[in-house]
Amino acid sequence: MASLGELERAVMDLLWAGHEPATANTLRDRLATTTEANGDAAGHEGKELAVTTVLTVLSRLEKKGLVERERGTRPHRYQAVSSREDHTAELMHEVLGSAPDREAVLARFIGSVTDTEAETLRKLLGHI
Amino acid sequence: MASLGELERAVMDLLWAGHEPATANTLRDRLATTTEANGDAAGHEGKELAVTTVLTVLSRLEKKGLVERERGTRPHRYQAVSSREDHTAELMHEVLGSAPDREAVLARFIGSVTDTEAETLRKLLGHI
DNA sequence: CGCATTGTTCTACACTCTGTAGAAGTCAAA
DNA sequence: TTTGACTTCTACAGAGTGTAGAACAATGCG
Repeated sequence: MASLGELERAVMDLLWAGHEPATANTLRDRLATTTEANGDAAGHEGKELAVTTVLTVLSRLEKKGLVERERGTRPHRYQAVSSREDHTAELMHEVLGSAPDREAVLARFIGSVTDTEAETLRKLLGHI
Repeated sequence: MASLGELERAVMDLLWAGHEPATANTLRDRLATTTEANGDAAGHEGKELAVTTVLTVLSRLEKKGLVERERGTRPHRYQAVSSREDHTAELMHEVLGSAPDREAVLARFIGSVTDTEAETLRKLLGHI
């Protein structure tokens, strides 16, 4: 279970960006300003959403296990369960695992990795 | 654009398994027998689907660019556009690219790779 | 050639997921 | 206790997916 909708993704991006836990209101404001002053580019929003909308999304993300909230404080504070990097790496593993011949997939994967990344990988594999 | 439904996935698996192009009827039969004699396990089907169902799914997969069909022959013959390995590797790249700090993701990724896989990677990176 | 058979496309519907938010309920401070 | 901030419930529309009947096309047989 993985895939996120556009807004869900945008919210996760915000949570991952500012590593502090954030309230629904904060997030709503940030959503409104994110990629502000972009003609349209790749960016998403620029629109004022209702707080309830953000809360709904946060609840769904919580249910998916991507977000957790501090219920103690009055405006609940939300934060990502794992870092973007961890999450992404985990996703990659999930994808990798979806094929029977993992080694073959890795071969193709490595085949189309940039030079820099190949270098990184070599380094990482070196001291294991 | 990536994610597949359960049935779509099952069909792709069949197309990837027997590398020959297959007809909708063949696929329907295979879907009925796939993981036959499984109490319920992880497997999917065991159910006789209508051929039209399979055709619909195939059309959708075609639209997604995952499948192509020979229109010449009377029972159209369908096949996967790219191998499971290529497809999966591409997906992995997509996921990797979804994070800003690819190197960091790779670090986490490598961190949780099996020994065998690490060995494979070393070999692959060696002769690049 | 006309018809039966086999195969393909169109249309449709139910269900889930996602975006979106109002209505209703809760809690704490003044 | 009333009010204002906050949360939860409920709802709905639109996309994607599973599922298939109805309608349309081609192809071989008599």
